[in-house]
Formats: sequence, structure tokens, C-alpha cells
Amino acid sequence: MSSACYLQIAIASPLRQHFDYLPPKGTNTTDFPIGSRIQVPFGRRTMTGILLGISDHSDVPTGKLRPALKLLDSEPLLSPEIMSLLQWASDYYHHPIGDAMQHALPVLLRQGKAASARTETVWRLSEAGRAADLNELKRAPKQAALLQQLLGAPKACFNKDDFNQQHSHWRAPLAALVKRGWVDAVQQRGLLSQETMTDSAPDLNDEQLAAIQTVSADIDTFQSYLLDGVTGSGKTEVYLGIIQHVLSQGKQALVLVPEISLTPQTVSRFQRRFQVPIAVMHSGLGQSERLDAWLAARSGEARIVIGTRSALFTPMAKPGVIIIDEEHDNSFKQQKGFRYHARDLAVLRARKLNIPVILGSATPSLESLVNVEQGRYQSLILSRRTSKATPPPIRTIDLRGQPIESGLSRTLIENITDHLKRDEQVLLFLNRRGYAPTLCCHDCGWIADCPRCDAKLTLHAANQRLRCHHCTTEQSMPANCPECGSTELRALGQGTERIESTLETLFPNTDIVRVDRDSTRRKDAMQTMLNKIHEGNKAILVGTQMLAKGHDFPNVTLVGILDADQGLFGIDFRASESMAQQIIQVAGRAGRADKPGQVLVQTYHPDHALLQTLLQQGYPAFAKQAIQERRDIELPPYSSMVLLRAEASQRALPMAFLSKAYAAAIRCGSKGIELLGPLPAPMERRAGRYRAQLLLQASERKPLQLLLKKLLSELDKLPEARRVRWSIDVDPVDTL
DNA sequence: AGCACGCCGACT
DNA sequence: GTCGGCGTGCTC
Repeated sequence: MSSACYLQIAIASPLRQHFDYLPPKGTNTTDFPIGSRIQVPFGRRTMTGILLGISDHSDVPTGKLRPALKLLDSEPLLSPEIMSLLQWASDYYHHPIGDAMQHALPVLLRQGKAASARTETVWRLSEAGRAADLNELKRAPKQAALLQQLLGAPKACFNKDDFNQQHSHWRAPLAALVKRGWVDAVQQRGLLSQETMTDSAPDLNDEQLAAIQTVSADIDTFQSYLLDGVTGSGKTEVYLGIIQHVLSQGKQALVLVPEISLTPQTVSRFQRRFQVPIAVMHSGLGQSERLDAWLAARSGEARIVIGTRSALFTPMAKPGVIIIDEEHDNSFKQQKGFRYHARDLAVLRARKLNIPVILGSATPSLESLVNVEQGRYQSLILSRRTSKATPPPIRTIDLRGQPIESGLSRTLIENITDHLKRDEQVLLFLNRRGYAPTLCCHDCGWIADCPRCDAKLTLHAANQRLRCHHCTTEQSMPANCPECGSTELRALGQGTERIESTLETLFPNTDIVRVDRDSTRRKDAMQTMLNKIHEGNKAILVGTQMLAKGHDFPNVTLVGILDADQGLFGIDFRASESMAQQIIQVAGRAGRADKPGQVLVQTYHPDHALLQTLLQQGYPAFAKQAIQERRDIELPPYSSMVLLRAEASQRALPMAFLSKAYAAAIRCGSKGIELLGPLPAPMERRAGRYRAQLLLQASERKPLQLLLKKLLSELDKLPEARRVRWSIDVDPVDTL
């Protein structure tokens, strides 16, 4: 008799627990691999779960236990390393383990499909085929043509694309050739895309070499590095140097980049440098492509894995280094569901793997700078630009009392004119798309509000429509005021569309290129625009933050920031940090080649302390000051935050739930933890739903985590919890 | 989250 | 007379 045996299985559900199952009927289970998938009956449906462990006892009454149905993998899909990473993240972010596990699997594997790479059929000549007598095919011209093609080409294998190019109906005649034994049909693994062009490494400066050497010298141990390099200092070359070292040791590199910077150009740069298979993981991939990339990473065949946030969980056979590019970018924090921070988890994963992790940025997050200060991260500094270009001087333009033409001050217009005269390019940054953020009736003061949000509708002039930037609401622009019937409707304020049209009148002989989510919606629009800009002719680029990320514009010599004041007085304590990062990132686009650059910043608040520090002394000084502020008022990273959010279509429900949550927190013992709220969210109504939040803050992480654990099991029992959608956000990046 | 059960309103 | 609204309960 074998002893009792219970399978502990993680199942995708909002329940914060695993489920115990009996072994499938007629199986001996003690050797089921932990981390493999198992099909189980769950309620009235069958689901694929992941085996977390096997135990000889269970707290579940035996009557409730059901046998599992079928083991899907003969070896673990998820390694112990990934399993423990997910378990940790599930605990820390208080997200159900079953759902967390799903994030580590491509969709096809979640659905229970086989963990094998997609194959394609290829055809090649057999021995007999090579010696075939074409005369035998006199009455089968299609077969003859196909055979000719196979005989005549230099390559051995042909796939369906090769035949599609030259023949219309080729499947039947080809099958006939296979039947004759002249052609073999073989199932072959699809190939990872490879670049044929090659790049060699440029000469590196001493700082870059030092950074690469520092990391390479300790490549076999865990260490977090903050690669703090001004824009244009060649951070990517440092990544490439480190990756080269890792590859030479036969290991793999994992590179995480923000959502918007994962472009074909990014990938191609890696491919040109290293002639190795690269797995690219991002949301735009098809399901089977995703599975292929995942499997290639897991097997070790892909030597470099590049992806966005979720690629953090990609398994690797021989992990050697993790790199987080633009580590300050908020897109590394998942904003719904499993709200993990890929940068923070990357550090944890690297520690578990005992490999280095490199966080790179020109504008590091305050968190990472504090981690350097406290000795947890080692700092690698690139202080110089690689080109001869000196960092561009930044000047403020005081908008107070200045004549202003549709958002452009006289001073700015004069400077634009100068730069255009020299046939150079100008970049104007305004983080607000559309024509105007407000449509207002001049006679009665009516304003076009979104019917579903506490927000104004933005006027989009291109199609004469009003759109909400917070939900899907869209309506055509009214000819008359709906309140008083007046035709005097005025567009107030500036968006990129409006700046574009103003520039067209001011500079009729200059190309104006607008880059924002609206102008780049079409598939290749972005690339077309970038190509145009790279031709280098005089032009003005107007755009939102899409322009700020990573692109190189060698002929841009003037950067204008049209409105630095957004974010200066933001409700969120991180608003000024984001503003500073954005300004510096945009400013970094100026003067990258050998032409000196210039940056002009328009503001109504030139005396604002943080803005002044940033513009006069640069980002490090700004960061120092902002860190001091955080320390003084005990904000993260000098305290720990958790946000409990709730939303419902009835206004009172979220507040009612959070009040109960507040009381429950007190009952659980909230010593040393500050409870702020419940309060309506900064924009209370969004997409027709009312939102509220309760903020929990503590100087120590541990008591907060302990409270949360108790609190959550209480909340699950609250009847009010069923009437709202609620979620918990550990280390929120914004409180909106 | 799903999915079922269950008990009250306006439709063929 | 039923179809269907969503409140409530359960998932090893």
C-alpha cells in the first residue's frame, strides 16, 4: 500500500489559495514533477492547473477531494527558480497564486496545449528524386515543374512560401512526387528570425569600458548595478559589452525594455551585433510565435531574450545576466490584475540565480538612487556623451506677461526661426494630444464634459470630434452650444494638433511632423515619419512623450518644452519626479551629433524650487533635493505604501466597502500603520464607474505585510466586497 | 472569475 | 404561462 498522497495545485481563480487533489485514477503519483501542468475538475468545468507540491496530508475533508484528470507534462514546465519567484511575488503583491502562475506561461500553454515548438513542413529531394528521369513526368507538367524547381535551386529545403511564389496549385502534384518517393516531406522546427547584416562594436570610452569590466569581473555572482548614464552616453553599448561577455561563457541574457521602446530597430541592433538566435517577447506576437520564443528561451537555444515587463518570467536554461533598460519607466509596473513591478522582481530573480542585474537610465528613479546610497546597488556612471557634442544648455522662458501665440512664446518662435535658417530640425514637446483640451461656449460658459468621466472632452480637429482621453466616449463636435444654442464655441488650450496647425501658418515652407498616438495609429506611420526625420532636412517635430523615448534625431538642435508646469503641482507625490524625467529625456534629444544643441523650457513658474534645481543644476541635483523631500515627509522609499482601491457603478458602494475595510484594519491591529482615507479617487468617476481608495502607509515593510495578510482574509468575507470591484496595489506607482 | 441556482417582472 | 434580471453561493 502506498501512503496517502495529495496534489497541491494552483488554479487560475481569484481565490487566494491552492487546491488539493487526489492523484488521477490508477496512477502512482509520488514522481509527478513539481511545476508541471495537470488537468483537474474545478466546480463544473475542467481547468489546467500547475502542480505546486505533493503532500502526505490535507486539511480538506476527504469527501470534498476529487481526483485530478491528467498530467500534461512529463517534465516540469516551470523550474523551481520560476516557481519560487512567482510564489514570492504572489505573497508580496497579495495576488492569488493561481493567477500569478498564469503570467509565466504563454497563452497556449495556459490552455493546455502541448509544450512543443510549432513545426512546419518542408520538402526536399530524396536520393531517388535526384536521379529521377524527367521523361516519366511528360504527362504531369505540374510535377515536372516542381521537380525542376527542387533540382535547380541551391538550397535543400523548401517550405510552402517557396512554392506559393511560383505555383498556384502545387499541393496535389507535390504529394504525387512524395508518393513516387522522389521527394521527402519532413516536419521541421520553425527558425528564429536572423539578421544577415552585421555590426561591429564601436570604440568605447574609458567609462564604458570600466562599467563593462566591473560587471564582467563579477559575472558569476549576484550584484545589482545602477548604470547611470546621461542621454547619449552609450548605455546600450555597455549592455552589449556585458552581453558579449555573458554569451562567451555560454550563458543567456534577459533584456527588459519599456513597452514603447521595443521596436524592430531595438531588436535588430542586438541581432546585427551578435549572430545568435534571439527570442523577442511582446504583446504584439501571435500565440504560437510567443510559445516558440518562450520554448527557445527555456531550452537555451535563444541566447538573448528581449521583451517587455512580462518577459521577466521567461524561463532560461542558462541565465547569465538581467538588464532593465530605462529602469525609471513606470510601464515596468503592471497596473491591473497582478500588480507586480518587473524591475523589483528582476532584482529578486537575479539574486535567486546568483547573477548580476543592471538597471540603466539617464534619469534613475529615486528608489534606485536611494538603493545606491544605502549600498544595495553599485553605481556605474557614464558622465560623458560619446559624440563630441556637449550637453545642451537649458534655458527657461518665463511666460508671465509675455505675448503668446497659441502656446508659443515670442522668444521660442524667434529661436525656432534661427535654427530653421540653418537648415536644422526643431523638436517641440507637449504631452497633450488632440487640438484643444477644452471646448467652451463663449456666451454661456458651457464646457464639453465627458458623460461617463469627471473629465473634459478633448477636441480633435482632424475629424471634428470630441473624445474622452479616459474612456471610449466619442461624439461629433456640436455646431451650437447644447445649453444656449450659441454658435460661439471656442477651443481653449493647446494640444499637439493645434500646435501643428499654428506652426503650419507660422512656417509655411517648413515640414511639420506630428508624432503622437493619433498620428501614428496606422501601421507603418511611425516608421515613415522617422525615416522622413532621418533624411535630415529642416523640419519641426511636434509630439507627445512618444518622441521622448530612445529615438535618435541627429539633426535636431533645438528642443522646446511647451508646458513644463504639468506635473509641477500634481496630486501624486511622484508627479514632479516624472516631470523631471520627462524633461530631461526630451532635452536629451537635442544636439546628439556634432551640432551644439539648445533646450528652451516654457513655464509660468520659473521660480519653482524643484524646477529651478532641475534646469540649472541638472537631474542629479534635482534627485538629491527630491529625495530629501521624500525623507522629510516619510514618503517612499522612506516608507512603504499599499493602496486599496474599489470601484462600482453606484457612488456609495466603494466608500462603504472601504469604510468596512478601514474598520477591519483597525480590528486586525494596525499599530505602526497609518490609514489614510477612504477617499474618492482623484478622478472619482471614470468610464461610468465611481472609484475610491484607502491608503495604508508604514515606515516598515514587515508590519504592513502582516496586516495585509490578515486584512485580506477579512475582506474576502465582507458582503460589501461582493458589490464592488476591489484590488490591492503594493508599492503603487501612481495613485490615480 | 465563472457558473449554477433561485426567486420576482414584462413579453410571445 | 415562460424568458430573463442579477443576488448569493461554491469551487479541492
